[in-house]
Amino acid sequence: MSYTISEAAEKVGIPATTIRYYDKEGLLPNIKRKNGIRVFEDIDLRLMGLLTCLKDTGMPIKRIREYVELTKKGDASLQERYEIIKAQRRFVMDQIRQLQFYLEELDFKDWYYNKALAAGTEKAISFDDYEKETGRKAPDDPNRKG
Amino acid sequence: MSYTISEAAEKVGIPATTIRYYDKEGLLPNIKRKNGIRVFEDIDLRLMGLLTCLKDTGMPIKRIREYVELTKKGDASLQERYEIIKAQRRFVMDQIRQLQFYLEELDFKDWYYNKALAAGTEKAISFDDYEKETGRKAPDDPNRKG
DNA sequence: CCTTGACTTAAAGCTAACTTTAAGTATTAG
DNA sequence: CTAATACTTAAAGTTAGCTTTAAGTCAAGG
Repeated sequence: MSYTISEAAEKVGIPATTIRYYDKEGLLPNIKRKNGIRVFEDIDLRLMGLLTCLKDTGMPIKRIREYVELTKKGDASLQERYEIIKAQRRFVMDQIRQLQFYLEELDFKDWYYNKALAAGTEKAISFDDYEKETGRKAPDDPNRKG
Repeated sequence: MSYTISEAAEKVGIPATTIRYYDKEGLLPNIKRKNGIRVFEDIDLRLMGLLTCLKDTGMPIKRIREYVELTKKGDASLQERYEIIKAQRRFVMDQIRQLQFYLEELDFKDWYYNKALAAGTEKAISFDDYEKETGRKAPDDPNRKG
């Protein structure tokens, strides 16, 4: 299947203007043209899926371009591309861990406001109760160690 | 305990310049001054911990300021603050889910490059093998449904 | 007393990742 | 044939979140 830029935009969920920008930035190698107009194939859409993955997990466009450039070199760049993917994979795992940590902080705040709303006031909410009730340490407990 | 801005910066892991910027943006209400110089207390550091949580989970500074403003209103704003926290909590859970989805895409790529390096070439790697070997769908499998 | 270093401010500058604008070309429907 | 629509380009503009700069104040140590 072939697609115009607006069809591709619809499919991958990226505005056409942004796709042109990515193309200009060298993120979309070898997009075909017909009368100067871009023609997208399924393989291009699949690559854009990977670009979205890398971009949304925090890889800068510069680095994505490096990855795309390596891809053009074929099998000679397999190891280098593998290293990039492995690094990004570790990076994403770290992000998930970090978000889970922040989620605990928000869990505490959720508990806190629940308690405060029940009491009608946030004065005299005991941080110790959080541990007693949930078995978890209050993340911003003034008495927390470390 | 009291701290200078550079001690506070060290403690919370935010540059002093950025702390001044946050203060200017209204994210740090009622920081004490002594001869015009900011004096940080433990309670301020704890608030900065929450700010870091909100900021790093994607809340814009504008919105953080709204939250901080509400805090100043005391118990009258408990419900509103609770809504903000609940929304951010859901937002973080969505982010984690999204990252786990992207991680699967990277898991596939990891498998792919492993296989390609073993074979010496990425020509003729079967996407079907990924499902056979791991029981998972290849995220950018050209034959994938949906 | 004088220098050093930490602090102060307002304002300008920076970077990434778009987004918009302006001007033009090509295809299609009536 | 004409008008609408979809596309093209280069370049300027936007936004968030800092970061740097310039000019100055203040307290402590030698």
